[in-house]
Amino acid sequence: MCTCWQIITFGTGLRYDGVVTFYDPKSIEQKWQKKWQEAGIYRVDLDKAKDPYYCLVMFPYPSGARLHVGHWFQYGPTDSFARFRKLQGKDVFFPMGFDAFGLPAENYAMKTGTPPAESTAQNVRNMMEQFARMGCMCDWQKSLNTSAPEYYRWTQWLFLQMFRHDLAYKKQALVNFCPKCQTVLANEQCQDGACERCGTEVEQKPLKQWFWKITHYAQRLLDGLDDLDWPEQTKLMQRHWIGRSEGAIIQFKISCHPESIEAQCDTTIEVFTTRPDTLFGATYLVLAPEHPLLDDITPKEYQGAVHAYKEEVRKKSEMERTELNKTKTGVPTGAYAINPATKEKIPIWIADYVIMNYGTGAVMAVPAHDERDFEFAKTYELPMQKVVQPVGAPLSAEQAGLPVRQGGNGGACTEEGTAINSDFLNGLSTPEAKKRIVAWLEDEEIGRQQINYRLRDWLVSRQRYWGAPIPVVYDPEGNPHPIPDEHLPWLLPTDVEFKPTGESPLTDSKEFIERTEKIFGEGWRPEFDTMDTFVCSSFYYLRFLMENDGKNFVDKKREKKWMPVDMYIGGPEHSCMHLLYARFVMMALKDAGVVSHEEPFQKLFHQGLITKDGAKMSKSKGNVVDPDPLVETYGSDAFRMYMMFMGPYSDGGDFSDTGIKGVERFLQRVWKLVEAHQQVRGAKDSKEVQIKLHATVKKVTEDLEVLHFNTAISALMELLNVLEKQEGVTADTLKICTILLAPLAPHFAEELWEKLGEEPFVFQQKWPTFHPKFLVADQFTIVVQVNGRVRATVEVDAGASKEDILTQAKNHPHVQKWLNGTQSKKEIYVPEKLVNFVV
RNA sequence: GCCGCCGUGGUGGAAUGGUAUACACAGAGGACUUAAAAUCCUUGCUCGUUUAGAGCGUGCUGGUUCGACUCCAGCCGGCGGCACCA
Repeated sequence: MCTCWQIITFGTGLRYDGVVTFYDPKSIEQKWQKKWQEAGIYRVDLDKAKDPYYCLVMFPYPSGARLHVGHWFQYGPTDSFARFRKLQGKDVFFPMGFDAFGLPAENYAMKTGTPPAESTAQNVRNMMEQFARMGCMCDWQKSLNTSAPEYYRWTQWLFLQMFRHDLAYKKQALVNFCPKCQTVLANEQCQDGACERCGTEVEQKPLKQWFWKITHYAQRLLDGLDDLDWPEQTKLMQRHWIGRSEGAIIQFKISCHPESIEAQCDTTIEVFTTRPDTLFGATYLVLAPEHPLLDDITPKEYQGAVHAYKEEVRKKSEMERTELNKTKTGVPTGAYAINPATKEKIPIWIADYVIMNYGTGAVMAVPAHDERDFEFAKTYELPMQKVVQPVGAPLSAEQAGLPVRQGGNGGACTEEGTAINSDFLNGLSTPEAKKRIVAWLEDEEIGRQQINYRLRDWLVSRQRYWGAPIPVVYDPEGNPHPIPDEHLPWLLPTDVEFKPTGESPLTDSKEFIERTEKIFGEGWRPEFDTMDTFVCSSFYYLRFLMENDGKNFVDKKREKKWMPVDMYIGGPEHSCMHLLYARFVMMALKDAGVVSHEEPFQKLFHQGLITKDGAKMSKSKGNVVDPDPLVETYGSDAFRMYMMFMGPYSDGGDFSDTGIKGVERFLQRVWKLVEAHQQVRGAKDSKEVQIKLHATVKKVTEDLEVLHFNTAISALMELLNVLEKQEGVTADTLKICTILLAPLAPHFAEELWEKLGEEPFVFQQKWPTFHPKFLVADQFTIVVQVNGRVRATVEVDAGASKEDILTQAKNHPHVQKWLNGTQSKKEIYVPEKLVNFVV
């Protein structure tokens, strides 16, 4: 620590000559990290805690590189928030673990030959050390690692739960396959038809894969959102992802082709529509090219063309299919259906704009009232029939005609209105018409009301090595059997090549097959696929409560006491993946009687993204900012505080270190203030100090409550600016400042606390409270406006009456000048704030 | 295309409908110093020699209001999500 003789000047206030020290982060930070650890002040007794507060931050992937600015941004402010809650007297549980399964470790293994288990363990150790240097208050005794057998036995146990409750099934399906990662991907992991990880275009491949029935929970996942304290944007994204739509299923009978045999005439095609009220306007049907009834209904002479089209579509990638959405393509099947309402014979087409995965894979086309159908009908000159008159639009000659005649842009009227040309629906409003037609369909037994969801089942199989093996074995006939609990953890074999081939790497393992045969019998084979890493992270918040307990998945009492998580912090990129999966798993566990809560995360906060020169930081772009030199120079406290001061935590922003000096100066000034004022005896707090102090306590408390770190820090800076001007302040004031600062600059505050002659630790103190009586000043500054423009300010005593204030304002020379002797028409008076004369 | 969010000094950013630019950074000027660093003071723009003061200023155009960064309508620009979901 540097000691110098110098004169300190504080603004216009106290001058003090004496020996001073400078705040030196290096020695201080290490000192307190050690003391915190020795005293174990962040340990929480999960069973005895009286006022539990579960603060959780999305756990990191254990990377081999050092912590980057993004890590600091995610974990520094979060730690400050946890500390704030602790100071408020909560029994804060703030655990940290590692989401350790996944591709990077596997790729690293391929490059270096180091087994993933080894490199991961090393990385975890490195990262824990670095988090300690950051000054995080995590309780490392309760850490976890999803790739450890004692963890993944529960990942496997969860799979078996799903299996037992009929929520896991295996089926052959067209799945998203990333040719670079050589594995399948869940729908949520494809973005614009590309792999979410590597950006490679995904292929559609028919494969037999394990799915979890998240669709079974679609409605509950939707309903549950209403009561969650989550960002509205995130709830909206989940609602959209689940994609509920109300409509009807309608059956269309096939019209017999002259050459068709009798059986084919009985075929019916079901369509899903959200506008059953437009049934009278359905002029043709369109099936998805993959529709199973296609071969049954297509007459011989059309089969060539249909097959050619199907082939063409199959070759198109997902990207091409969606990118070329300008002109729609399709071919007629040659078959016809009967519109059950009009009894008219309407053609059946196939087109790739109809998706097999949604609804029934077939639509009734109403070109007059649907954009896509309209476009398609225009291209292929199919008939249109207008059946809805939009509300408020008088029937003009032009509008009365068919939309197709208007040519050019659009033409389909998708708005609701009044039914026309629709027999018994005529004159009904769209909602009424919907009800009426559904009732009619049900009477006729050719349709029913139906709710559809966009959400699809969760594909959990992965053809990769570094994941939890799926706990299933197959008998010699190929039937799947769950592995009994006593064989868990079903260990990941080590005698394998890591190279991905599209085949599961576990197929290589001799040990794996021998183990299976030894336990289950000759000819039995293990499941070679591993689980999606999102499975591992779908329940980790429960496992934190169990300290590597090998007997129970979760303790019911603890779960009841600590769940749901009180504050969950993480990036918005998980809105439709992790956050949806975790909710689904929690619901399934509740139904299985394992947990008592339905929702895992009561409150959610998204921190922003830190970029460099406008781009997301990544190794490949080479724009990753290394925080170490800055931490070395300014200390962890100053660096963390700077990141919080940069802007709103929810915004993130472009990183630059201009400005860290400001935070460093602030800390130095606080340090000096404490040193100098300790020398002043018998100091008293002025009224100004009292007001400012209490206002600051209020502001900092309210801001930290909602993670507005930037404004909390500026409030403390304002307070410092006031304190520096004083001839002296009391030790009590300095102590309150130190506690207010503690969550934001933890090591620094501990040192100040000690400097103030107090016993450690500042984190065992009570958060200060403010008293409204101290927030009221003796005098107010009243702004005086004339016609809304500020012309003067006047100082008035707190007790002054409205009349007094108005008179005082009116008599101000500047105001006089503007009033110019005229009587004001109106006088606005806002107590304690402003007066406005309207002339 | 649809849904949602956001546009404020040279920069990061503050502002329950009530003094726009708090708090910082940078630059400029000044004080201290033999000098430098550190520290402290001043600093939105235009006019006014300085002061007093006046005018202009929150993407653009209007509206509501005594008063609008804030509310409403329309546009322009940026970001995020979804994208043939019938």
